[in-house]
Amino acid sequence: MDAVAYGRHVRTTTAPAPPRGATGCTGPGPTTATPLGVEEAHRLARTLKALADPARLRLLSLVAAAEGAEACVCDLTTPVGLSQPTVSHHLKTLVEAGLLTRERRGSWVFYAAVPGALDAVARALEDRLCGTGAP
Amino acid sequence: MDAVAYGRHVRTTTAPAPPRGATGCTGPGPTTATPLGVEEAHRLARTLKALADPARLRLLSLVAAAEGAEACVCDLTTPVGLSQPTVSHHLKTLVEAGLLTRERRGSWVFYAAVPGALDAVARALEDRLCGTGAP
DNA sequence: GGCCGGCATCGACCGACGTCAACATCGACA
DNA sequence: TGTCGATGTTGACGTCGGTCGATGCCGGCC
Repeated sequence: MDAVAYGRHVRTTTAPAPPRGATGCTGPGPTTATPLGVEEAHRLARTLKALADPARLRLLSLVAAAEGAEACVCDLTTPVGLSQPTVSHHLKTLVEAGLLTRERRGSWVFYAAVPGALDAVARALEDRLCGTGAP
Repeated sequence: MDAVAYGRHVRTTTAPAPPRGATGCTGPGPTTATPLGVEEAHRLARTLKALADPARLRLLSLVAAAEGAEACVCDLTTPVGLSQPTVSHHLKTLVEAGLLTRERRGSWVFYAAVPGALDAVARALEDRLCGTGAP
């Protein structure tokens, strides 16, 4: 038989068998269902939207690479080549997304990366969007 | 002395020693430098921007969870609750981002996840944005 | 050949976002 | 207490992005 049941639209057309075996990610897992509900999609998208900006990505890497894994605004404006209000705005976005922490020390405000936040995003991408969790 | 050199702004203010030890991610790595150049930031941001949308995240999960890890447009419009042109637009965005592949079979167009694409994004987040690669 | 169904493209609308200049705020220091 | 420097906030502007209706293209089917 050629007309395999593709969920719906079963028709006697020439539809060769799909490659199968691959779930989209590396592991050839057994097609475990991954619905990804509406609310979860919105939450993950909000975090990814905070990451989807070159300036914010560079800010994150600058903070992570700084001594003590923290940096103040005056240390970040020059490397990213943006004005201080713009950098402050981006940092606020990252803090609200749960990717950075804000701590005032003296006259300066130090930003530090939240431990495990990026790992959580990376794991969410792999676990929730790939068809399998573990073969 | 206690006024540690925070890169710049060395002043005799009350600046306690930073917590140290944490590079932002899970592993307490030894503060490996992670510059993340301008061009690399733009490329990663472009991919993340393609992911930073609830509709596209749901489309990706629907494709990954479908039989054979592939699905046609007519199978996706109803679950996401969007019009057919909108779904087609999102799918085109995902294809251009290298996250989906497009293949015409008969009257239908099947979309399938690119193996390893999400893993690459997840690894880039961990490797390039965390201060360490391995302790 | 004519018809039909699935899909992509076009044009338009509207909200969200990145950016900056100007101003306000807060803490330190003399 | 007054001044200065570092930072956050506001308002405005231009651009980008998501959504839809209408239309065009392409491949089967009768």
